[in-house]
Amino acid sequence: MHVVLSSAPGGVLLTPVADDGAVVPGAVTIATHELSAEIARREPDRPRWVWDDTARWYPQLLADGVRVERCVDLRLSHVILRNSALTAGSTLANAPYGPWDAPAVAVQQHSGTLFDFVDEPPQGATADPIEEFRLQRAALESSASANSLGLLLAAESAGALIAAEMRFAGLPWSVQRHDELLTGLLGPRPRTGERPAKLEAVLGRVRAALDAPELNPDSPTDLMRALRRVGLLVNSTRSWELKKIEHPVIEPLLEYKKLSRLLAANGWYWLDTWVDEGRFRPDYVPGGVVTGRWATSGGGALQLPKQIRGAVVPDEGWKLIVADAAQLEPRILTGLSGDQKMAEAGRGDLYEGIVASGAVATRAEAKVAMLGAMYGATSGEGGRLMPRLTRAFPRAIAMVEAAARAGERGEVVSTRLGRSSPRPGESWHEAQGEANGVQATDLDERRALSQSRSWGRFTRNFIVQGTAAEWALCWMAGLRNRLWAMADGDFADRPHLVFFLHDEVMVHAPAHLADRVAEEVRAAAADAGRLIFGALPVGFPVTVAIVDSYADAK
DNA sequence: TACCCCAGCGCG
DNA sequence: AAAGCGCGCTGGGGTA
Repeated sequence: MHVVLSSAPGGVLLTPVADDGAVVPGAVTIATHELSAEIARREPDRPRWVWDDTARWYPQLLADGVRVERCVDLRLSHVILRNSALTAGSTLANAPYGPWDAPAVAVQQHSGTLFDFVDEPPQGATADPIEEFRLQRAALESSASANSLGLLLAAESAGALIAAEMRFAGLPWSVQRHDELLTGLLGPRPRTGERPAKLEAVLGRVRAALDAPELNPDSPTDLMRALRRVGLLVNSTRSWELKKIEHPVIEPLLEYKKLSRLLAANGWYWLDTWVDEGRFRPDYVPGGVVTGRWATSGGGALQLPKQIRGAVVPDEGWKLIVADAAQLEPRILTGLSGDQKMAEAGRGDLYEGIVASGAVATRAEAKVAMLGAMYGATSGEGGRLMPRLTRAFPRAIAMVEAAARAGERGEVVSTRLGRSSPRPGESWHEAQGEANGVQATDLDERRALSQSRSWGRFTRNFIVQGTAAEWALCWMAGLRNRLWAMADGDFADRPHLVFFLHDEVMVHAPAHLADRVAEEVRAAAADAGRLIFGALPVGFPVTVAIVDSYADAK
């Protein structure tokens, strides 16, 4: 049974609907302040709550101590159905753009008011969630791959629940450990506007080596000018380019860049802004990337540098269980293509397996070659190794090559479960058109070819990255339910997810449950593989570490 | 003052 | 080791 939540005069309307979206008698209006209790009361019936946007409804429920098992996030589902090649003929996909195509609402920060958006829905006023749900079910029903797409919508919605729960729980963060790490690397916290002592010292060495006492090291133009003045003819000030040079300034300059980056991105200011009462609460954005990956806004949660991961520590008597899907994307490609030889190579360490197949000589080569295949390397080591990979694993490589060719023609490609790539924009088509015109110049043709190839690299990667994102969502959704079933009590008293990074998850759990959590993590990974690829012989091994600090994982 | 873009670098 | 996918964030430097 589905129950649709919608704003109504005097509160929130709860409307039961059937699987096809038809309204079932029994709709009631619940006063806003009684909504959480009402949902908690009905939750044992395992309804699937249907709402416009999880980020609007769920944080308040969690704050009231209510965890729900299932939902339909209409906005996220709409985006998938609007763009999927599998529902291209549906009414939904052909309707004019409307409120359901609007971007996500910002997560309410610390607004104390209860469901305060209910009285003033910003753009959702004209959007009837019941009608939208009916359109979505019709689109799904009309699709030839309703099962896959349905799984994708369920996984996407579960991801939205998880994102809200992870923000609610927060990533356990030790302000003291973070401060110690910063102090060790940079020196004690300085007054605002001043550089920490160690940063200032290394900057002094840079200025001396360049004989430029006024140098602003944070200005690329200023820095480049100073480098050229001492005869270093660089084209940029990027670290990897500077590393190739031998000069007394290089070592302190690279050191300065490393430290100033840490200070700017994850220093004391970041700590003050983002960590509160021992928890880091980033704003996760499910579906924030076209491929289906999550994004974040604020706090840079998906870029936590290794330098400061030591500040992530569990509560007293608790553990962190950090799990990483080993070589996820190559394994996804194996599943997508059904390449038996690659599946065999992936029985253990996939890259060692590729070496054992005779395709390349070393593990490092295998890794670079696989990355090249999935990203579309044309030159360098990756490009050089491609032909050998193609000979060894023709089916897998044919899969990504086909996706690349489709993209080069401006066509749409889709993931395993049916998320489709966007179409190239107007300027892309203009460039292609100009190259085909009678007056086309060499430059026109080169530009068109370059853009065509570039879009091909995007679609090539899209099917792999997007399907990997689907696998990760299924992994997490399954794990979420397994963790909930492991213990009793409130959400935060049970083992729960606290972090997610594309192919890596972190669970915060009471120490005595840590070993069992590790088992559930592995089992959920196996489930996800079967859900998406059925009986295919591709495995998804995960490395699991039970640790007292994120820095101790892998 | 507000905004935009770029260069650079962190993560997968 | 350096060229190939997807992001977010910062400070500099320009424009309105």
